[in-house]
Amino acid sequence: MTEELLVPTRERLLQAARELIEEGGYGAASVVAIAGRAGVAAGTLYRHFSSKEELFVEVFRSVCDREVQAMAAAAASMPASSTHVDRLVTVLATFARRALRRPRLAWALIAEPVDPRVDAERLAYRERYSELTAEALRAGIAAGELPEQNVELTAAALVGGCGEALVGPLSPLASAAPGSQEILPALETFVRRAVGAV
Amino acid sequence: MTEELLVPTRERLLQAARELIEEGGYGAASVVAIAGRAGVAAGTLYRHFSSKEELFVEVFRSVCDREVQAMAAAAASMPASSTHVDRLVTVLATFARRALRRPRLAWALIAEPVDPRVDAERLAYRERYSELTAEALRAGIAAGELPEQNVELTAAALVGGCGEALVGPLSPLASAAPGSQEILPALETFVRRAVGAV
DNA sequence: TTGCCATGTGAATCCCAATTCACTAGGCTT
DNA sequence: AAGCCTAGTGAATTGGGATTCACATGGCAA
Repeated sequence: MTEELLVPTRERLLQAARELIEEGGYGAASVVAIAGRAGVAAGTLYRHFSSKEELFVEVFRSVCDREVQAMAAAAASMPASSTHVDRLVTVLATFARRALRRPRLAWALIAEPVDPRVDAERLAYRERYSELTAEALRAGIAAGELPEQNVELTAAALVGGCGEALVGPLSPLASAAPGSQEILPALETFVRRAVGAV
Repeated sequence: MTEELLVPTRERLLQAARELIEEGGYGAASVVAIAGRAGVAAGTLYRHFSSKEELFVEVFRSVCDREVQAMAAAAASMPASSTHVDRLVTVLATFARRALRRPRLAWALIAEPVDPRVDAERLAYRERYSELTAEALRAGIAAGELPEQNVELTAAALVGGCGEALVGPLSPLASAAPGSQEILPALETFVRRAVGAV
């Protein structure tokens, strides 16, 4: 066990699970595989988590938190003069860009089936994504940049649409990157139109 | 076995599987449950299908075919004077309306995880949905009703967006129908804007 | 030194659903 | 009637992965 004395076992298990999920989805992340990659025996996992499910929930949370932070950070780092629409587009484009960079992980977070408890987490984060989007929409409407609309539905459709538009082409082991170059600008156009921006 | 002598066992198995999936997803559709509901023993399933997977693929196909037909029929039954945009909206609204009526089934068709072979079918039908949508888009563009755009991406985003916008609010045992009344019109607005219709 | 606790081990066990198979049972043909 | 085929049965088997548990090991406090 002269392995990673630097990183505590619990962390290594979480990281191993994250990597395995990213590479091959939940199916590839068996207890034996996770423990193996972390450099410990299967039983050790249960010294740190009461079940595999609990570990998954924690992985899910940490990854989603990172995504939410990245989106919020992207919006926050824009010049103060930016329009609300530009901010919204940036948030969604950030979501899309990061998903494209890690398609398997994105698929796992957005749609891949899992145990109910993990699924509940998914729901919660879907909410947060939508909420981020909805806030931007409301600001845009208040500022007169956007027309009145059903904010919740538009937000959900945008988040879902971006997700599926990306996951669809890229999820099933699709080749390298058919055209990530074209995808992002086209998606931006889509978003601008969908929200009713001039 | 004086049961449904009217319907052959094979059909009854398919129907039982469809119903179970609609009620509780793939997880609820075990071989024993399917056979039980069809009024036969588990082993009998294998007299008619080489595996559970094969049965699922067939269920999946028949349900999706019905959906595609319904969407095409809705468009075909419109007055000849209808605009291409109206046809597109009708196709997607039909999709949405039917999905809302059977949320669990829609979830199973759109996103619920399954065996790879069934997943392959999903991909194929997603293509067909997108293709239906893309055709309508192209017609609208050719007729000058819509601006130029990345047709494939817009189509995918619309199909995905409609799917997720519906599945999101309604998939996880959400209460009766929070507001299906508001959903459809809002979705129509979303679609019209997203494609760039005036 | 002794005892205790946290951590780790990994083979054995448990679980659960798919699948098999030896065995009816009814009908049709010769 | 005898042979054969299709459809059905359901207990037993399989298979794969999660979970348990009896057994180390090493540090640290009394």
